Amino acid sequence: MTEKAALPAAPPRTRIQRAKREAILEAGLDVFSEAGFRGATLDRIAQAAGLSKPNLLYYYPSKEAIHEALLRGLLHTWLDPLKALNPNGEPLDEIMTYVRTKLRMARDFPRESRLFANEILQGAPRIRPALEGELRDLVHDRAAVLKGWIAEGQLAPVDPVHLIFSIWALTQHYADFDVQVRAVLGGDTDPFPGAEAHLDSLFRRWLSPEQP
Amino acid sequence: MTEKAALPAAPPRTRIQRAKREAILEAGLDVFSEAGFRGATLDRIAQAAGLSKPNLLYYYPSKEAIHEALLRGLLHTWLDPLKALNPNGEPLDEIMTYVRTKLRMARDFPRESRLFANEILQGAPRIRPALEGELRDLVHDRAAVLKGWIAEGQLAPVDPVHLIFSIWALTQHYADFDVQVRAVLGGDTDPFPGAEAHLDSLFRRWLSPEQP
DNA sequence: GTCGTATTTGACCAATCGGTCAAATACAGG
DNA sequence: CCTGTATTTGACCGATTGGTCAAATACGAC
Repeated sequence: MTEKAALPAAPPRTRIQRAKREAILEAGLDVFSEAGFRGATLDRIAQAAGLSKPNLLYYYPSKEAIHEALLRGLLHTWLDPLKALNPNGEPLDEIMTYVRTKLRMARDFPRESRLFANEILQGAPRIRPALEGELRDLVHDRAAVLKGWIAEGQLAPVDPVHLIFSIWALTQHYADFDVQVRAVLGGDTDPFPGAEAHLDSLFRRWLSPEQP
Repeated sequence: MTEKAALPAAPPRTRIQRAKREAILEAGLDVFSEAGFRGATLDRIAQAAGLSKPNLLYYYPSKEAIHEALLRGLLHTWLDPLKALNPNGEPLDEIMTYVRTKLRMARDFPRESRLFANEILQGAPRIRPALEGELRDLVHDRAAVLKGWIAEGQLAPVDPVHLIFSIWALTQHYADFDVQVRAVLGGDTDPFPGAEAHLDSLFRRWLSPEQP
């Protein structure tokens, strides 16, 4: 004997569940990133996922649950490139790789970036703990690596934490403010080739250690 | 004989109208910047302004109208510092002044910054024309000035339009992502002194022309 | 005070929203 | 085919929301 409609908890069992859940997350990403949490409606998400509203709520118990699932998955994706920064690598190369990766994520996953930006803008009501925990710890860990490089004279002297903020700001700007960037450049210009060259030159000039 | 309740159109006549309208805009800024357009409710705005909802709608005919009035006023405030960039000034000083001004606006008017960010994030449905008109024109005009300075060797060679994007991104980040910045720095640290020193050093190193 | 206008409000409305429920339908294993 | 479970849906609900309206109240000029 089982309880009513016992929703599988952790890993979706049937392949139809996996498929529908994925479709819902995809649709949710579309709608949440475009309209924000309150601006998104279950009807729109359901329609985008090709489901009826009650059917959608059969897979996720609430609007909150969809949003939370998206954010949970997002944080890892977002932090991975910073984790990949290699303390034993060539300092400037490591940073340039990080910058390039983040810029490409802004280009290829703008919805994820905007979803994240929306959440932070509203005061991060749902992921504040993760920011003050995981994110904070990781940033300070990598900041220590940067500090070491600076001490060894392999990198120009900068505040490592603010350096990381700067990388985030400069790359995510091209996803979050895409409309503005394109409005200024003119509708038919792809901003990203220019942005990549620009940021490449910026960080190289800024961070190269002085020649003695 | 007058029509029903003829709302004064352009300049509010009585001083009570001026006061109430200002209170509404102030309250609207509070609520819209914190919750986004759809997340904001007339009831919350009315309460924050100390008015009843119908009374609020006596001064502004709709939620849209309040939002629009805020955005209209905002654009000028936002563009003024860029307008103030003086073609006859010392290049590096002019740019550093612009950066400092923008950073202080991020510190002193974070609600305005977030209101703007919200609008852009949602695809700028209400100010796209201004972006493609006024904003675009001003940016290209100032970019031409920067280009001149570069040609004269008074500034390191950079893409002037992307340079302006970079200034926006780096400064507004401290307003729009305030929660994240503070989470990483630790709750009781004021980010702005550090940010100012950081950006000062960044732009100075980056933009100083090479010594021949 | 009085009178015309500006201001304020309680009551109300239609639409939308997140979510429920019971009943219908698809489907898999025997 | 049968049976039990997983899936799907139309109808519905209470709460919230943006906005209306007619009536009440404050206010300024005379």
